[in-house]
Amino acid sequence: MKERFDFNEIEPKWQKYWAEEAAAKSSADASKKKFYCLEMFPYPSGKIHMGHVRNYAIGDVIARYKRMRGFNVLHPMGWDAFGMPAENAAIKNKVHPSKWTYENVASMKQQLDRLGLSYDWDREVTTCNPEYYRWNQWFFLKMLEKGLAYRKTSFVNWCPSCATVLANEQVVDNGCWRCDSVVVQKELEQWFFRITRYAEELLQGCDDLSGWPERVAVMQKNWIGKSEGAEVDFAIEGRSEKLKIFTTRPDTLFGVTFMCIAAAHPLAETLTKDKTALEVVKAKYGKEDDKVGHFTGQYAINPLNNERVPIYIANFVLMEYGTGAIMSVPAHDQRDFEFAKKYGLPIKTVIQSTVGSRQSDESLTEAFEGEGVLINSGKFSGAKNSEAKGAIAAFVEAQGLGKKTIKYKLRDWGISRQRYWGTPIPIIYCEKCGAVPVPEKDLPVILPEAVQFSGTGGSPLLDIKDFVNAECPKCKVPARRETDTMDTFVDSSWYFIRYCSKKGEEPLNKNNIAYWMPVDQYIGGIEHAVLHLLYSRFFTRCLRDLGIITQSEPFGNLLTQGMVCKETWKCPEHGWLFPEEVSNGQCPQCGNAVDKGRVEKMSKSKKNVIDPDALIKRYGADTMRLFSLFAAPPERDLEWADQGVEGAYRFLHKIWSLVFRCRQDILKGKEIASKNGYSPAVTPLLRKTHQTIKKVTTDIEKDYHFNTAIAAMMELVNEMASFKTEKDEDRAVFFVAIKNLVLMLSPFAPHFSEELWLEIGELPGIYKHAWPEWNKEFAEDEDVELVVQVNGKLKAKLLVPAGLSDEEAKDRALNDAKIKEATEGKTIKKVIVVKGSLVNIVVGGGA
RNA sequence: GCGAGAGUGGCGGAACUGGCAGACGCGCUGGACUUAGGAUCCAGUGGGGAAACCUGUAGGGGUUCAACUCCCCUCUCUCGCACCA
Repeated sequence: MKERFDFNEIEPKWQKYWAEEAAAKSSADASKKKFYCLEMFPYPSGKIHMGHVRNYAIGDVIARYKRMRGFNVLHPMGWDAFGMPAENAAIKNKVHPSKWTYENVASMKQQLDRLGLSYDWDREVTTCNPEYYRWNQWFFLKMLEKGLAYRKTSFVNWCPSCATVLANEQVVDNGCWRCDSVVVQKELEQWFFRITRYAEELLQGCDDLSGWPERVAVMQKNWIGKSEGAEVDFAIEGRSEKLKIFTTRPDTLFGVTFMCIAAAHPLAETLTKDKTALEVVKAKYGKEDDKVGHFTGQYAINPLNNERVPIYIANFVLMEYGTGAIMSVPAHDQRDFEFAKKYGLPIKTVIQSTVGSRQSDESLTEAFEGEGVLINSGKFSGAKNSEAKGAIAAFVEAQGLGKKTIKYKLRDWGISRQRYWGTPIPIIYCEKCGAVPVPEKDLPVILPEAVQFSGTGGSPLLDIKDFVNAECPKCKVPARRETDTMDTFVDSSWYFIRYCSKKGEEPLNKNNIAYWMPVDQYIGGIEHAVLHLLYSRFFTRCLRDLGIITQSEPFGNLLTQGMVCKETWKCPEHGWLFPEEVSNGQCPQCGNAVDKGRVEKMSKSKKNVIDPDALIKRYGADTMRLFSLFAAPPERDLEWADQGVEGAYRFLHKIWSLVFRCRQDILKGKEIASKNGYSPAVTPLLRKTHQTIKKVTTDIEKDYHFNTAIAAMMELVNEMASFKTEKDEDRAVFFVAIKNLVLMLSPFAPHFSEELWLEIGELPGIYKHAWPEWNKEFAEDEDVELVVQVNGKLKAKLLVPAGLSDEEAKDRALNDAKIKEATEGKTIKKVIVVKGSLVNIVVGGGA
């Protein structure tokens, strides 16, 4: 045994061993309880970053731990391999996206293996492989049959920089989620997935996601954005068309004093003569700072009370939501109130608060949006507004004036992308037959390899004659193939189902899927709270309705790990600086003082990234894994500290040198311990060992709090370091302690643990060993510290035998010299005893 | 504005169901070994005080024998939603 552990030697050695032993391979086996542990697969950018290391370290500890607990664990990994960076690289470096991607996959796979991650590579998925994306195409055809995929012309979000459309979910603050360019609206013919058909089910399902962080479920609910209300038709004076509005407040119908329609509303052009004014409103569309309107000169008739109300065109009314027209009730809607005040429109109160004083319409300073009783509302006056909502809506419906309606903010998912590097949409356009699906037998539609990248945007597929020119599957005349490809979120919406079957197995084998699904633990970043996670829930339901899977929810438990952050440095003039550039707090360019910026998510642009490769070279994989798990609980952001890594390394070394120094004692101890069935005398170290097993086990089981689990192991090591092995019995205890420590450490630092496992005389393959159990009796202390307080303040600590009765504890406390002193001359009013831990003596003033 | 989460030493973070605040690590201080230490090991480390002791979990109030923990108010930060009718 070497005096210092050499990770460069032992880590590759055990990686080779695990590969040979097929340590991470798994097979469906109905006789075993399964555990499906999954981390979000990466985009193969070429290099892993700290976020990956953290994500995958968390997943690997869970997978290894569950294996030791006897579960049949599925722990796969793959590549989200389609997407734009490959095309950008092609344009920039003249490399084919395919070559670029596969080379990146190869090098990243090496990096992951170097971390000792226990993946079953027999199930590896690479989404740009035709054997994978053919199923995207197959799902598309199935969804087409069910009316879940359809084509329509619409205004779409267009990113000028990426030269492609974006789904609503991919637009963040009016910018492209990937490159931040300002998104513009463009009219295009697109393919859509009808996710709205599942809106209600997806919403309801949010309440069953008990294993998810609540905020993710809330974000999805917000995104689906359900609101219940009614559509009501208002007549337009002197015209035959009706003005259809949507409202969630039918109870305020009697309070309507004007109407507003969106500038893009189809009636806007016909209702106003003043086109300039219309343009002004249009220009301010969606501007939140102020409300701008234009009176059309036309009036609508309130169907409930026949009142005549003016129609405005207003910038704050959105065409995308509801009907693009609203009824305005300034007394009970703050937005309408502000608009009414600005344009001097009447305000009519129809709900009176049951508390507080009456206010006249004129004296209102803001809209009353609370609960109350209806007034000025015809036969509904006197009713509670909460009840009138339903009653008026029902009345409107019965009178044929409108109908009860439910609206969702969720839009259908536009999947067409004008890009090359994606799944071809299996459609052929025929002059006669229209859009014709490619027959199933012709799948996959292969993405052609030989393409030229102009670099001017637009899909290079348009120039590939062999691809574009196709024959209509129906009528066999020459036709044109669809050149748009699918959004890459389609790829990631079902990859976890593909993992259930190995390479070479039938990809959608129902038995495999039934056995492994759902994912028991999914781990990934919060940034996918709506996008990927919502699409996956939608896809799982589609697959359920196709009879492929029985469950509706793909992910039983979700852990959203925090970001890896680091401090930043910034020069007021020259921007972000690398930490090593900042010497004695000055900017290397101008010499001015630099600001120590905030702790921010690691990113190249902020110059605060740490390269995992360099750290692995310096400290090894086990240290990296250990530190990233120790520095913070998984769901919280982690602040990277180089010195912290050093600490993790020292911890491992401390254990190593303990074994190195005490090896003979340990081996002797093993011999003795094996004679008595590994149950040596109950000494403080044995108690500590069992307490540690208990603590580590419960910390992992409860919320995966690895940081406290590691801290507990550190405590055990500290105790072992000062342990003296004098008798053989001590040696036996020491052996039991080190054995259990190494077992518990093995999911965290697997290479290190395998090596020490050998050194303490065990057989290779610690990963197969059962997780240790603790003995309840041993885990309890013989003596406990009894805290004695006087009036709630700590006065003394007594060492007493465990299981002391309350009466005895009280006696001992009162007889303690310090306590006698503190209570002298005072009246003891009350004594509170907390079993086995604390006595509080309540005393009054002097005697 | 609405919703969620958070605020604890010089730093990252502990603390079960109300019961010793600061586990564990980093950093720092002192010591040992050493030609040397950025290696390793040992000890100390919330603040104030020579000490007894006092004080301390964003701030203020309350409940309780006892509050980081429960209740009320205020402040700050992070995230999500936001003219969605």
